[in-house]
Amino acid sequence: MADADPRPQRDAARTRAAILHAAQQAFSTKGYTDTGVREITAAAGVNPALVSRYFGSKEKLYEAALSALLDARVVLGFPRDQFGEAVVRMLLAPAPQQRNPLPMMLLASADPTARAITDRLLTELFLEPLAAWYGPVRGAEKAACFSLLASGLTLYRQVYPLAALDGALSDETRAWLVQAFQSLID
Amino acid sequence: MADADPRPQRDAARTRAAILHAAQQAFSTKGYTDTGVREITAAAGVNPALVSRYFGSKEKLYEAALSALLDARVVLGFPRDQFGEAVVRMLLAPAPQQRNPLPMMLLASADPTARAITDRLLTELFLEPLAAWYGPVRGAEKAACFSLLASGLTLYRQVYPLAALDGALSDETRAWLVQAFQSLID
DNA sequence: CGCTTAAGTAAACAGCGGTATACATATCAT
DNA sequence: ATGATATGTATACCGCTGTTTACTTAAGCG
Repeated sequence: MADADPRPQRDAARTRAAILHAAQQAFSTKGYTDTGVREITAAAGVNPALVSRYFGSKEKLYEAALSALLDARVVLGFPRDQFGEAVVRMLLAPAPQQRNPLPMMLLASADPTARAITDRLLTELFLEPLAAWYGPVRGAEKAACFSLLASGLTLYRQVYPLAALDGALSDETRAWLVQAFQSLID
Repeated sequence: MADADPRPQRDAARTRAAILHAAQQAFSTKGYTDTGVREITAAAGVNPALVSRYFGSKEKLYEAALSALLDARVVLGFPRDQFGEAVVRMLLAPAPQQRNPLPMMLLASADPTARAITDRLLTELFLEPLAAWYGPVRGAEKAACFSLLASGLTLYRQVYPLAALDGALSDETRAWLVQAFQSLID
């Protein structure tokens, strides 16, 4: 037998992280309203009451789960002359789905509370930095068009899988996507 | 005073239609799970029990509401050489929101039952006819890309309004959209 | 008119949701 | 070791949801 695990059985930080991770997974799959607190905590192997203890409420847990995932920096680092190619490669990568904030955002559009939170976080953490990156001329519109494309693609590949977009895309379709993203810059 | 309304106070067809209309409106705004039967029937001015009588269940009501809205023919009639322009004009029109099935579909992605219904109806009533219209070479992929663009645009204009896409778009952004749709054909 | 039937209502049921309370136990400094 | 405290659990509460049941009333035909 291996040595006993030296870590204590009770670890607040670890438990909190487990809940957060389970919440991201569940919210990304079933949305805000259709995900229950009992379901999240069962996946994390803990008691439902711990959501209130560590996050205050289901709503606050959602906010924490989404903001931990939203980060515009991945996109801002791409080279401008090959921006479309880089973005498409990222979006089409055999993605660790649980690390992609888009499904969560797309699925959370229904409930008013979740919608308000999502709207605020999307704007602050993603759209505004991206708009600044695009520059002063129509930067906000370009950022919105970027989100539009990325969300649509993610919607029909991860959230709502369409057979036609499953697996590897044809070269032509891939080129169409690259061109659409790139022409936002040129 | 005007003459009394000759229509009877009780009219099954009219009541059923009122429920259906209220359901389309509510589902398009708050999604499947977050819309209650009581809420729908209150908007229609009738008793909640009538949903069971006229549609069987909330789930069946959702199916009826969505399928009454889904119709690929509006797109199939557009001229191919000005397809992008026609589509964008349609999507950007000061739309009677309640007649657009897209918000309903986008918001219903969460609940498993609603998702299954939406998936089936979208494929049968829209994607397959559109794929046939595009033709045998990558028709299905093209139809999926069309949905991707249209859904993304609708998402950030009607479901999840972004300030940058509000109202009239700039000529450049509009041209970008037209080009994206048109290049699916050329 | 009278009376059968369709149309609509009111109320309750059973289940589930998020959350708060009261309780148990592992951890760690003293 | 031992007690104080952080950590985790069990359970109950209350409000809401879709649906069913029993009942009421309008419509329309003979």
